Amino acid sequence: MLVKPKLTRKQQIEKKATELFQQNGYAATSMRDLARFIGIEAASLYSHIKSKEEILQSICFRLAEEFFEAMQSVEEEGLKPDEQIRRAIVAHVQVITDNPSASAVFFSEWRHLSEPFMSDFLAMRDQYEGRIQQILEEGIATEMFKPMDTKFTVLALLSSINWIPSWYQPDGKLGPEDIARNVTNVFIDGLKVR
Amino acid sequence: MLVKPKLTRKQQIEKKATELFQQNGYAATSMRDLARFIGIEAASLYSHIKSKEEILQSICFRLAEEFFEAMQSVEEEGLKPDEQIRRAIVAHVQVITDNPSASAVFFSEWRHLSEPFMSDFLAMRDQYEGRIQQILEEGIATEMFKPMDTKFTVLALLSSINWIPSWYQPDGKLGPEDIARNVTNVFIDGLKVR
DNA sequence: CCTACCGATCGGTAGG
DNA sequence: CCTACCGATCGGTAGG
Repeated sequence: MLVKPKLTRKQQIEKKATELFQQNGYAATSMRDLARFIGIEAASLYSHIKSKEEILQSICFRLAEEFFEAMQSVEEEGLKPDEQIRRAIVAHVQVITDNPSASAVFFSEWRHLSEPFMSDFLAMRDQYEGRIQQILEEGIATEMFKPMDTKFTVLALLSSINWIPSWYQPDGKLGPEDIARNVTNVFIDGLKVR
Repeated sequence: MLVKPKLTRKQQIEKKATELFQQNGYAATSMRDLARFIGIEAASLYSHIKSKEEILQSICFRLAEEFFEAMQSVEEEGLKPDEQIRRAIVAHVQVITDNPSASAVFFSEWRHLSEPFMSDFLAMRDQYEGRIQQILEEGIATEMFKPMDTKFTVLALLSSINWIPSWYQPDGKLGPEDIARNVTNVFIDGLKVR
């Protein structure tokens, strides 16, 4: 038996907004659409949230936090580069499959953030990519990975993974572990010194 | 000396619309924005185009055609799977780097197409992915590639490449050939039997 | 290609 | 949480 989750109105609103933002995009989702799905009037939404953009901000920064926490705990394991990148991929995939709609919004709707939120967001993203790049560079320095354009590889790796929400089905035959294994299979085996 | 391209008004409109759709998204780009950049009144746009969506359709289906033509000429070379996938990647990257803005729109704004255009678009995309998957499967059958989830690998491969327009700079240090070589380096070396 | 304009819809507020 | 409403803006048309 599934436990029926008791969401506050605010949580209901954010959850449904996340789904609508994913499906139609932020700009093409109206507050009236959202209100209709919740079952209240559009004006009533504003008893729970300050603005449409505030919802987008919540989604983007909550996800950013989750990605950083996952990365943090991987780094604390003190693994060698090859195992560390593997664990980082698993952790990253896990965050996405745990939050498929929010991830999709995170990856493609951040450009609708106003300043200074957009700059903050991009700075966090750069920092995150830098930490992955760091792992690759340590791998090269210790001759576990072959020389490569690490910046490029990080982008290729992340874009592969970040595309997942566009096709991931929680009930599909590929679970989070299968996906992470597929990703590492394709990428790591191509990176390691032979 | 660069030859000054003489664009018709319609071409000017489509070009500027492509840039705006990429930057702000289709839904968040207004015809008044577009007109201002062209230097005419919004109403005057409609002497050259039928509707806002018609522009999006032009972009999406023109790109689809280019991808298919590129794929077609690769297939006609009659290469073995390993060399064929390499050539397919180069050709695909070339289409993207030749049309970075249009590609970005192609990859992320197609969901704003109305029916039946969206269904047509998705059918073409599925067919294209199927042809790449076919190459991978031939590679496995001939034992050039190791066994893998080919559907997944196609998605990972294409999403890596399709992310390119979001960071590609025509004047940057990475040219189309460098990008294609990087992609094949990462992917093919991970796919081949050793 | 412009002026003038249409009905529809947008995010959001006032006041209860 | 609702009714009533705001000013702004949307894609697009009529007529010249």
